[in-house]
Amino acid sequence: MEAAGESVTRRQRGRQPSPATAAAILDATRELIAAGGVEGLTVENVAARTGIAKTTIYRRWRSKDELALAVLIAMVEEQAASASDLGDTRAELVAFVAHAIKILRSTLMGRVMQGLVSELAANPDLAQAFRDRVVARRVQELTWILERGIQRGDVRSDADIGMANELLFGPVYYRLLLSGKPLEDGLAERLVDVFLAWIQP
Amino acid sequence: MEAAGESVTRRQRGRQPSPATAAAILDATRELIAAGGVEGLTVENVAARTGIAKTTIYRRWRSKDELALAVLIAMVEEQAASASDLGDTRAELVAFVAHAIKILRSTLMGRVMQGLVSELAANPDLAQAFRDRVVARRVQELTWILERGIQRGDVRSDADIGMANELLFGPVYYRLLLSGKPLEDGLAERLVDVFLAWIQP
Amino acid sequence: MEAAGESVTRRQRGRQPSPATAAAILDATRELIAAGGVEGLTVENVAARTGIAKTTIYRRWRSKDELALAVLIAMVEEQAASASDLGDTRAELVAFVAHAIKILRSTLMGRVMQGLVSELAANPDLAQAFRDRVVARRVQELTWILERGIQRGDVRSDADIGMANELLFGPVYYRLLLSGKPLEDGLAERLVDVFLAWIQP
Amino acid sequence: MEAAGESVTRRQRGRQPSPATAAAILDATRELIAAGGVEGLTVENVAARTGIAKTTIYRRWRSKDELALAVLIAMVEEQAASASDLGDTRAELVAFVAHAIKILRSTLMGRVMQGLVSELAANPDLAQAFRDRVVARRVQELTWILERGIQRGDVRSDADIGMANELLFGPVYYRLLLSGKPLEDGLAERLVDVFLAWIQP
DNA sequence: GACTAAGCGAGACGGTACGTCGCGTCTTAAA
DNA sequence: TTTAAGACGCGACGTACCGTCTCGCTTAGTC
Repeated sequence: MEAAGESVTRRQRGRQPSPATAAAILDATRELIAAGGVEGLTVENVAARTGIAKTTIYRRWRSKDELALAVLIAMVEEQAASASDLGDTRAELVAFVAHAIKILRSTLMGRVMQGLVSELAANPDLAQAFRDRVVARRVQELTWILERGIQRGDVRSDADIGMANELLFGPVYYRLLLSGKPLEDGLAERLVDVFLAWIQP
Repeated sequence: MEAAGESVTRRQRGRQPSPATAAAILDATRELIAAGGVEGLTVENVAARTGIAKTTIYRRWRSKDELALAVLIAMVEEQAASASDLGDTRAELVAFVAHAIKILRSTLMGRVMQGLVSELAANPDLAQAFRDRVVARRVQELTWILERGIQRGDVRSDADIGMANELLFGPVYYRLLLSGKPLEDGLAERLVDVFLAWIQP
Repeated sequence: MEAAGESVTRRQRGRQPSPATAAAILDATRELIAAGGVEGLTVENVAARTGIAKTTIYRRWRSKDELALAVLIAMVEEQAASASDLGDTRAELVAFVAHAIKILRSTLMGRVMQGLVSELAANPDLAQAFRDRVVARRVQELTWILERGIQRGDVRSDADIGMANELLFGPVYYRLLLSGKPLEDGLAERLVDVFLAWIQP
Repeated sequence: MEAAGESVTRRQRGRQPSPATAAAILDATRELIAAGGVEGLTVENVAARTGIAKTTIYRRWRSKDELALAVLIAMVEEQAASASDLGDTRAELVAFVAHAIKILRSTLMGRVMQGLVSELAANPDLAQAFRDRVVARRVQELTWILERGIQRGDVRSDADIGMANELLFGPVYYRLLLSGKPLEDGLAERLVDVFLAWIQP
């Protein structure tokens, strides 16, 4: 009776950690990072704003930075969209880039990225996680798109796939982080055109 | 022509601020930012390391952030290199990009940029100064190069000069700030090649 | 009788303020005031000397002055001695004054008084507390002694009780604070003799 | 030849120190001490309020405390009144005490005394100066009055002159510094009466 | 009348302490 | 056993005054 399907784990005693708590913490963190970067994020504020005790926060994340990282990962995880085969390489690339731009522009993702980027350089763990979960994933998607393109004959077979990510997203982040120019609608198409001009057969 | 009265400014009384003091502060600041980003920079440490009183630092810069801004401006000012006419657009572009890359890689400039970029988003004043003094200046240089290229016939006359900066430097900063890929030697040439493929006649 | 509900106060949660901490702070404060007056008292030093964090001190007392006040109150509270009925008014008065003198001379009380007296004039809260807890208490004691004396016939029934305090203690504090003359042994007796010469029947 | 009249001091060269400057500094100091004790006195404020440079102040007084002392001395010097022979010891004593009370009550003298008294205990130089210039002078005046009284037969020849000062002024300062009771009009007479009850033949 | 002195204003400078904010750890009582 | 509450040690913040140190200007006596 008792255990039966409880998989292996033996029954927990005492009060159970609430999932709602974690969510509330991450939400507040996201908002605070968006409002003032990692510097504007304070555990004290997260606690005050959510009514959750500081202790509880530290029980789940070792430090402020780990908390910030968790937020970044969570946001990327949410957004993750796989590029489907549209039969046209240009259309696929534009859709891919445009989707990323839209996320950066219309959600807190942009603000969070701005707030965390300096942390990336200072914190190797966070940097590693970012590369594995965000950069590598994006490179993978692009690889698939371009391989399909090569098979279709849309793309030169000796195209330097490795630079695709930098050429398509470098300018996007340059605007977001440095020049401050707006991420306007046509940007994705223009970037894809430049890139295709280079790798077309 | 010059505003004559401007130079008449009435004589200063009192002890003059020592230029050596300012320089020492900026040096120490630069090193601390490079070592640990803006978060790793503390006025207390700058004071300790230079032997200059904290009050003296605050007398010149209102806050830690203003101090960081000053460092960024100073570094850019130092580096400012004008692209000379080499008779060949490709060569000029490569030289221009390669120079920037070299600075980022071989001086503290790269570390400082990493450390300050989050601050740019949080601090409009700093952002404005950065755009005026760094971005705009670079755009201007590129414009001159490309205009020479058009006159020579190296560059299509309807080339979108506005994107040059983003296409050439976006990937560079993407590596520096996000992907962590090294700024290797051939990078400048490859970027210029992509760009030229797009704007060649 | 007692406000029943008063004691029901809902149980405290969280770590309780340590009484040892408060005691250590007050001790160090007392010593520092004795050594150099309120000017010689620095929260920084109290922290260093006790190993208690500055923040902890400020959590309990809003400012250096409040801390000093707490010390004064604590010292008076400790010393509070009630004059018992000795059957002889002169003996009671001498005992009362001599006790006060001894405290001023042999404990830090004298130094603390010297250090705080200027603060009394500048800080109405402190002044009020001092009058309520020190002056008023002493006046009360004297009143009891003199009333017993009147009943015994030692003291004229129309004696001006109100001046007793000033006549007996004024000279004591004049020495302590202004003339610097030592608070020698026979002083209490001489003062009581002058006073009695005035109020004896 | 040379020295001869060392006191004739050889002629001063250069710009002469302005007496108005010193006066302005002392005035501002007096006001600031009255307003907030020695703690409320800042050289910075004296400079700001008078328009006189900090340097100039420090050229005349070595430190804040010396400045405060100077103010006290100056006030006492101004007030110094010699008790004239009125033919009646009681009248002379009352006049003497009442004059002191009036000064304390109606000028800044009272506030300055309150502000400086803690400094007396912490600063031996200031204490010495205070005793020599204020206490001793007052004791001297009282001695003269009482000697005249003895000659007239108003005062017992074995009167303890040494305590006169403490008995007459102790209560006054007790009110000013500790109890805060007002220095009312009849006080001088009552104190003198108590004192005379003790030393009358 | 030119040549020295100070005196004086302004204000940079090295210090010390202030009182505050946030970190991450800890203890306690309630759920 | 988790949680809310909150005391605690710590490190840095930015501010207020201290007393010292240049500066350049002003004012007087002396040569």
